[in-house]
Amino acid sequence: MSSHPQATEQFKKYLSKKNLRWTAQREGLLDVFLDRPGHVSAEDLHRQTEAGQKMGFATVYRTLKHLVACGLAREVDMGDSRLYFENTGEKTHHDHLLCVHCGSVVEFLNPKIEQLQEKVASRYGYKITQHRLLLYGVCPKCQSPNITKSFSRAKIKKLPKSSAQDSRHAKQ
Amino acid sequence: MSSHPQATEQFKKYLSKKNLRWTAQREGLLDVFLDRPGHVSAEDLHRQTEAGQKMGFATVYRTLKHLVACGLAREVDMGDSRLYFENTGEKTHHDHLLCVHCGSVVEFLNPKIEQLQEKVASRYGYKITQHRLLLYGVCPKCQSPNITKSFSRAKIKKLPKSSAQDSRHAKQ
DNA sequence: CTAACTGCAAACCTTTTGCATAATA
DNA sequence: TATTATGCAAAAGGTTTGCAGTTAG
Repeated sequence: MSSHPQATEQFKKYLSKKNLRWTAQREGLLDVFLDRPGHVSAEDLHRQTEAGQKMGFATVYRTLKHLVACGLAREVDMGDSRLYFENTGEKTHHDHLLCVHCGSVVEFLNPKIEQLQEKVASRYGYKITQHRLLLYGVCPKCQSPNITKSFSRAKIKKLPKSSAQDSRHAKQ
Repeated sequence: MSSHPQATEQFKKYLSKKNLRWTAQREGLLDVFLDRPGHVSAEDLHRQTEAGQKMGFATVYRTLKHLVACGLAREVDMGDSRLYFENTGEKTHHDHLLCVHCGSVVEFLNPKIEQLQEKVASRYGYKITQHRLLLYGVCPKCQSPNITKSFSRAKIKKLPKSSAQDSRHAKQ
């Protein structure tokens, strides 16, 4: 069956509760998704699942919606105009620190910042439902002088189509 | 001439330094941009400048790039897939608190949060160049019971095309 | 006069939708 | 068998680019 019995069960339960169906595509996408650490784009998922079976982009997006809806996936904003998803089981909420030069990503969680956000919101009478915090900077490696010269300003919005290797969103 | 002599000078200086030209379109867009408080989309700017003169979308985007490059405009991320811009002269850096129900926006600046961000970054050896903090929540008005029933979950990504009045990003 | 600018339309990219066909419960 | 899913291709939305004609310096 699946190499992710628990999550698979969760998904199946969600599907049957909503009168939706357990299909080969949904199973394939789920497995690929759960096996991929870090942040995955729809394109990545499409490429990887397509290797094993017929899989259209529409199905990728439609299935991802369900994964988010049943709590197995979380949508993350990496600052470009693409959607990324991550496995919620892998880790809990966190924010991102992104190197504008090499694209490496650090995940962090600062409870004090989280607290202060609540405080700010309540000062205005808002009830927070969600937040996004993204720090852009230059990582230690890219600060070293011999690399720095090629630096200039890297693009923050709009990346080129992600490469087949997708080094950008690998965990480090 | 212009109703914004200082910014106009700054832009002209930037242009001539780069061997670029001072044109009617650039002047028109600059004036509209500086007169609009809050967050403006390219679409808004296009609509408003077009009222006074011929103005293509391409020119709007191209000119906005220059305004950002010379420091007169700042790109802001409001969480949807549209680009917004704001006048840097109008106010300094701040973050946003956004009502997911009615779209109203509160701008805030919390020095402690800013500090903690630096701290987090330096813990990983990063030098911050920029950050984005966006809080989503329900504003006081939309929390009142008689409105709440129509609430459900509002869209966070993807808004409908902004209206002519663009109440969404007016200052409140 | 030459290089930069403009509008237009077409191209781009990512995501969504319509539809006829295929597959699940 | 009655629905729900799927793949495909086309549409959508916002932004960018190519190009032939226009204009600033």
